[in-house]
Amino acid sequence: MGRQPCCDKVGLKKGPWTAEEDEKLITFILTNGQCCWRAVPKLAGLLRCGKSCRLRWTNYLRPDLKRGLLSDDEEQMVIELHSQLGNRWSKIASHLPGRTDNEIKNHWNTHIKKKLRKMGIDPVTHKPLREEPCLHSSPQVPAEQVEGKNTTSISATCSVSPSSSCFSEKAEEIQLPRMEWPESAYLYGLDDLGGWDFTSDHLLLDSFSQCQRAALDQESWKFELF
DNA sequence: AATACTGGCAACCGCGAGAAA
DNA sequence: GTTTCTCGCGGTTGCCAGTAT
Repeated sequence: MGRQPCCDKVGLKKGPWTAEEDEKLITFILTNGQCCWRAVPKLAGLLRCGKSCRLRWTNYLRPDLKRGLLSDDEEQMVIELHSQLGNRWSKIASHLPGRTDNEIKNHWNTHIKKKLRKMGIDPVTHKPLREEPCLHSSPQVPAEQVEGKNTTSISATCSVSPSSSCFSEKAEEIQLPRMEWPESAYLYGLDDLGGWDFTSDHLLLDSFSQCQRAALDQESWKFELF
C-alpha cells in the first residue's frame, strides 16, 4: 500500500506566493500558532498544500528570519560546519540564528562552492583539490583570477581548514549582512509579535537594528492596509 | 533593440524518521 | 509489531532579473 500524498493536490495552487496569500498565512499563524500543517491551508483559507505553507513560513515569512547575504562570519561558520556535518543543512542552519536551511543550501551551491573551488579546495571533502599548494601554482586558475586584481598574493600554504587565512583574504568580497524582515512581515507592527511563542533562543528581535526599524518606519504605509 | 545566456533564489518533489493509532 | 500519517530534510527544478552578444 503506497503512502498517501500529503494533501489532495486537485485544485491546489502552485508557484510563487502572492502578498495576499502571505497575509493570510501570517495572520493565521500569528493567531493560532504553528500546528498541524495539513490543516493550515484549509483553516487559513488558502488553496495551498500544507507542505507548501510550512515551507513558505519557515523559509520566508517567519519574523525571526534574517535576510540578505551571509556575513563573513556566517559564511565561515557554514564552511566549518559543513566540513563536520556535510550536507545536513538543517543542522547547519540551527547554528545560524535567523538563517534557514534552504537559504544556506542555496548560498552554498551558488557562492561558497565556487569560492572553495577557486581556492583549490574540494567543497565536498574540504581538502585540497591537488597535492600542490592551492591557488598560485594552479595552471588552470591564475592567482589574479582567484583573488582579484587588488589583492596581494596569498600564502601558498593554503590549509585544509576553511577558516584559514585564505578565507580572510576574501572578506572584502563579502558584503555586510543586510537584515530585513520579509516584506509581508512589514504588514505587522513589532508589538504584534509580543507574546508570540518562539521557542528558539535565537529570536532576533533583540538584534533588530535601528536600521531595520527605520526601514520599518518607511514601510509604515502598509499598516494602513489593516 | 532583440535575443541568448547565466546566476540566484523561491518553491516543489520524493523520501525517511518518528509519532500515533 | 504493524500500519498509517505527519513533518522535516535534502536534492532538484523552474522562474526571473541581470548581463553579454
